[in-house]
Formats: sequence, C-alpha cells, structure tokens
Amino acid sequence: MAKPNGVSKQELIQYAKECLVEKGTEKFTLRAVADTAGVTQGTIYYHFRTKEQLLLSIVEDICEKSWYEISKSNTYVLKQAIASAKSRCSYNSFFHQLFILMTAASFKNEKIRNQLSEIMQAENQALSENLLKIWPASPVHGVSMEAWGIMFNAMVDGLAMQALLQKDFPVEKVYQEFEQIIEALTNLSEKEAAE
Amino acid sequence: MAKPNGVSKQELIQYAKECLVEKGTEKFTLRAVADTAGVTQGTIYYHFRTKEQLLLSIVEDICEKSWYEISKSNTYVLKQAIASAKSRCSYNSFFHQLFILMTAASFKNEKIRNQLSEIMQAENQALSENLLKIWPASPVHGVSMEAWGIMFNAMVDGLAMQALLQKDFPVEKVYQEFEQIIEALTNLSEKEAAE
Amino acid sequence: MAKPNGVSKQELIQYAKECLVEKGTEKFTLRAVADTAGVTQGTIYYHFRTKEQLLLSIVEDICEKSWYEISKSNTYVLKQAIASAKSRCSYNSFFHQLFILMTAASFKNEKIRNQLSEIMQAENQALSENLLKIWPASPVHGVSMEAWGIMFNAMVDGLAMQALLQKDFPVEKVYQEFEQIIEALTNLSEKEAAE
Amino acid sequence: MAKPNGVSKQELIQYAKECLVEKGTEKFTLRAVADTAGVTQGTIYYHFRTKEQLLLSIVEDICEKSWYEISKSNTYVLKQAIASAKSRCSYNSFFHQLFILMTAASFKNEKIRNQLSEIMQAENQALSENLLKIWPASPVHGVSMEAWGIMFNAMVDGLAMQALLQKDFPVEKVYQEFEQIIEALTNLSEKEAAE
DNA sequence: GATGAATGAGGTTTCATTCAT
DNA sequence: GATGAATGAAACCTCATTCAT
Repeated sequence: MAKPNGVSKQELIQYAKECLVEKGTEKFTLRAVADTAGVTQGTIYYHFRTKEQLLLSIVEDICEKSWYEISKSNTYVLKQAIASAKSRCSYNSFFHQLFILMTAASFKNEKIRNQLSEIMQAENQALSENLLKIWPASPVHGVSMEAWGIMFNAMVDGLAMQALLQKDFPVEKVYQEFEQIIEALTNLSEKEAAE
Repeated sequence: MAKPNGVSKQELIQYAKECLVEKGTEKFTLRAVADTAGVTQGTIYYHFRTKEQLLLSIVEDICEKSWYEISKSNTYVLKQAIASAKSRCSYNSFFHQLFILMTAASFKNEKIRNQLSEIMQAENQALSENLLKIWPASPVHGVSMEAWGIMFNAMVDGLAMQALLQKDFPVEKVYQEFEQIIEALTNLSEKEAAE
Repeated sequence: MAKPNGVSKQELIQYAKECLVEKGTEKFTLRAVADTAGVTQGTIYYHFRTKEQLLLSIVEDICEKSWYEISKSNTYVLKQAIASAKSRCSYNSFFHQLFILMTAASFKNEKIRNQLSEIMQAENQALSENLLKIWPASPVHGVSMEAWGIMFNAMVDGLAMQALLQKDFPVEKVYQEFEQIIEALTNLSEKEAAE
Repeated sequence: MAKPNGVSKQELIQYAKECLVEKGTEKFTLRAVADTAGVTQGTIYYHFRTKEQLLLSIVEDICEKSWYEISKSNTYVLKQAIASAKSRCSYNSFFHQLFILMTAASFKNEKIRNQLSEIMQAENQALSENLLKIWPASPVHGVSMEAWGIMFNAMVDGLAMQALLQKDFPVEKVYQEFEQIIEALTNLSEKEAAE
C-alpha cells in the first residue's frame, strides 16, 4: 500500500551483500534480500529490474569501494597495504567471501567478470606503484615491477582463500613471515641498485 | 566396466563435474546432469541420495585426484610442480574453475570445506617438502619451510584466479618471472646455508 | 489543447490503442501505456480509475469513430464503403486488429460486448440503407435488405480476419471479384424489380 | 508425491481449451488449467515446457480436429457444411470463441498465426471443391471458384463473430436467407453453364 | 536396477493499484 | 494535477525429490 519508507538503492545493495555472504550463492534469494531490508519483493524490482541487475550493482559497489581504497593507497605505504590485506584475511572474512562468490558467479557472466577483472588489474598496478616507492630497483634482475605487483596481489588472494577454507589457518604467523620476506627483498633491491 | 545400458557412479561424477563448470553453480541442476549423462533424474537418485551427496562426491573426486598428484610430487621436483600449476592456470581452466566453485559452495557446507581444507594443507606440505630438496636452508632467515609452502601455494591459486578473470592475462610471462624469483631465492638459500 | 507538460485523456487513449495493437493483449500493461505516453503510471490513474476503465474508453473511442463513419455512409454509396473496407483489410491493419482484440476481450466483459454489438448493428443497418439506394429490390426473393446488410458486413469482417492471418492474402483480387458479384446482384435486383 | 494419476497430454489440452474459453485470455492461467485438470502446476510443466507450448498444442489440436472435418467435407455436400457452420455459430459458441481468442493471440505469435492460416486456407479450398460439386459453373462470370470459397468462409466467420457479440442475433433467420441466396446462385450457375 | 510422471515448495518476475508528497 | 516509490497478490517457472511401475 505504497508507503515510501525511504530505503535507498544504496541501502538495498548493502542488505543484498550481507544476504549474499550470509546465505551463500545458493540461498541468495530476492525474498531474503527483501526480508532483510524490510521491504517487499516488488520494491526490489522497482529499483533493480532483474536479479542480475542487483548482482551487477553489488559488483559495482565492491569495485567503487575498492577504487576508493586504491586511490588512497598511493599515499600509504606497502606495510599498511599488507596490514589491510591481513585484516581482510580471516576465516569468515566478509570481503573475500564476497569476492570469491562473485568470481564464481563471473564464470558465467561476462559483465561481472569484466568488472572484477578491471578492479583486479587496478589493484595490481597500485601495488606496483607502492613497491616502486620502497624499492629503488627490482630485487631480482629480470623481474618487472609489474610482475611483482601481480604476484603480491595473487598471494594476498591465495592466502585469503586458504584462510577461508581452514578455520585455524595461522594468519598472524604467515603474515609476519611474509613481511620478513619483503624486508629481505628490500635489502636485495638496495644491493641491486648499488651495482 | 560400464554396464550394458547403465552408467557407473564414477561416470556420473565426471558428467556432473562437466555440468558444473559448463553451466555454473546457478544452472547446475540434476536434470542437467541427467541430460548430459543421457539418463533420467531417477537414475541419479539411485546412485546419490541427494544433490548434496553428489556435490560431496565431486569434491571427493577432486581430492582423490589431487592426492595422487601430491603423492607423485614427492618425487618430482619444484620446477615440474610449477609447470603443472601453470598448465592449469589459463583462462577457462577446468580445474581451477571447479575449485573456486567448490570453495564458494564450501562457505555454507562444512563437509565440503573440511575436505577442501585438508587437500590444501596436504598440498602446502608437499610443496614444503619439495622446497627442502632444492633449498639447503630457508632463503630468508626466520621464515619456516612450512610458510614457504603455504605462500607458494597461495600464489599459484591467486595467479589462477587472476587468469580466470582476465582473458589476456600474461600467464607465460608471469610464470617465467616467477621462476626467476625462485632461482634467486635458491641462490639466497645457498648463501644462507654457507653462513 | 494539451496542457503544458500534461497529456490529455484523448491522447492517452490514442497511446493506449497503439500499445494494445503493438504489444498484444498479453503485454498490454499500464506501464507500457505510461512509457509510450511518456508519463508515469500514476498519471494514468489520474485519468482512468482502473485498467478496465481505460479499455472501455478505448472501445468507446472506436465506436465514436465508427459512428462518424456511419453517419457519413448515408451519403456515400456502396462502392465507397467497400473501398474503405478494403483499405482497412490488409495484413497488419490497425483497425481490425484492434477490433478483434476487443472482441476477444468482450467475451468476458459485458460492457465491452454491448458496445461492440451496438456499433456492429449500426453498421449493419447503415449498409442495408446503402443497398436500398442502389437496389430497387432485393436481388433474391425472400431475402430481406436487413439480411443483406448483415451478410455484407460479416463478409467484410471475415475477409479482414483472413487477411490478418495470412500474409499473402490476395486482398486486391478478392475485393475485385466481390465487386463483380455486387454488380451481378444489382442486375438481378433490377430484374426482380421489373417483375 | 508422485502418484501417476494418468492425466494424459491430450486430456490436459482438453482441459486447457475449456479453461481458455471459460476464463478468457486474460485469466487463462496455468494454475487454472492445473486446478481444472486436478493436477499440480508442475505436472503441466512436465508435459509442456512453457505456457506458449501449451497454447501451441491447443492450436495444433484445433487444427487436427479441423483437418478431420475437412477431410470428411469432400464427401458431404454444401448444405451439410452450412448446417455445421450454423451449429457452431451461436452466442457462446465454444469453437468460434476459441478461434477468435487464438486469432487475437496470433497477432503476436507467428507460430500460432501460421498454423491458423494454414487451416483457414485448407477450409477455403475444401469449400471451393464442395461448390464445384453443386455448381456446373461460377454463378458470376469472372469470379473464380477459389474466390467463392474464400468469401463463403469469410461470411461464416463474420456471422459467427456477430453472433458472439450479439445475444439475440437471429442465427436461424440469417442462415435461412443465406441458403436462399445459395439457391439463387445455383440457378444462376446453371444458366451460366447453359450459355 | 532404472524409469519417468508427478509433486510441492519456493524461486523470479509482473502488474494493477495506492498514497505520501 | 501529477508523480513515482512501494505494495501484494498472483503469474510463470524451476527443481530436488518421491514412488509406482
């Protein structure tokens, strides 16, 4: 009976994201989103014309958020980036669960795939640029900064995946050792530069 | 050992895996599996009591296959392991798509998660052992061999994820540079050992 | 006399008619009408209280138009009436499509049915009167002028139906032969009258 | 819970036809058909994969029935054909209501349209052949037998439409006068042939 | 052992309609 | 006078599951 109860599109997306992670792809139904948001299914259809549109909006939202993070990343240094990655890397991490769910969905949805791909490449590049700030040269001769960015990012995602699968995954320990490796690489870099 | 007009359990699993990757989680229906296998839905129910059972069988199958690979890995050396990882790391890679789909499913299914987790830890360990064969000592002081195994594995998965998302991901180039890093680490390891 | 940014009732009816023929009964939704008219659904409700009211207005509109035609028909002769019928009798004819759609709707809506019935009877009568002008007597003994009107009208509608169903229906040829029959009947009429 | 209760596809079509005429296009829902047939909606979907398929099956059924009638028509004579037409031409006539509903649906569905068109042409031809049996020559010079078939058929449909719209349409009277016209035309035909 | 017709719960989607603004 | 966000009922459709055969 048409009371404008002021649930904005953005809020709906937030509710949808929560639903998605809470219920998993399988049980991610529009009814669930509607119930969570306290509106009727019709309302969802008024804002997003299909379920796919809602999913795409979720990806867009993730991407926008990520862009914001990335745009900040030029100023903060690698250590902070890693700290941030670690914080998102825990059993039940909202962000990575969402990302993997979306990756799974992307296999059959090019639009989703393209958007995720874009954000991933942007993250790779942001990482490369950060590395440039602390490394005068590539620590290993023949390995481009671009590649370092790709690999660091890959490792962050890979560790997150392991953490999501394994309840007692030693996040603390692994990240600590990871930072030691970075330190060692930084030393190598300086030696390389000296030559 | 297929029966005259029948389909063996193992064959059904194979068909199911194909369906899953071909159709995606969303459209992975028992009817689709039945159609692909050329049997009726009833037949599937004869072999698996529920859809979940079928899914679990798929994970088990993946794991068995992986165990076999791992058991071999004790004998083959790191380079071959990486070559194998690379070969599975391409846009549309069947194996990694399946693995990510299963990971996504695992978030809401503890049995699946436990199995995937086990296999992942086994792989981590196999990698550690392989590294021990070529590294006399850890290349970086304070980083355990265990951690190196975890991180290498993480990177392989992370790279696969990027490759699945990005059509023109430079697999060749990245893996080549990855191998250069390993070489450099091997040198470092030798220096460490010499001290 | 359209208001600045508004849409008059008459215009809405016109848009609705177009929608109905363009989209068919199935997809004839108030949203479609609103979109076509460039207004919102609310606006339609301002002018028509229900969808049924809009439908009825469409029938009324058709009928009014038809009354106008009929009122003219007393002056123009049969040949012109037939030419007019022929022109409306082509594959994709707007008018007859609308009429048949309305007839289909009328089966479950007495108001619509009554209005369509009235206009049909008026057309029958108008045809009879026209025939009286060119026929001194009924060409066939025992057949009333009223019946001739009914039958001529029936044939015009029946031919239209065939033309709507069959893409390559030979409208030209059939109408030409129809006129020859009328001529023959006119001769008969004169003979009858002479007796 | 899966009791085969033996509702055949053919029976479902019959129930669907009844529903269609009883409820009209608008209210022709699969639930209604299911309820009428005493099965669940799922059953309908087991037999017909979509609503459109069910509609098409209805048309096919009408057409098959009509083919049967037509195949008989080569033997029975015109008078009987007209008697049959008259019997189907009454207020609430099941057959013609169905036919007009389908014609309305056909405007937006080429498959339906093509099938209806075919049956109509077959009927036209069957009528022509029947006329040949009682008319030694065309009653009006220059009017082909083919055209007579088309026009007779058109008139039968047109009269049915009027009868469906008008409760007190004088079917008896009109058909009686129609037969008189045929008689007159038969006389004309004989005169023509004599020349 | 295998089938396939049938189910029923629940999914996505549509749409006439309402009402605060 | 006009809007458009919101509704809720009901539409079409899917699918895991059952069971007589």
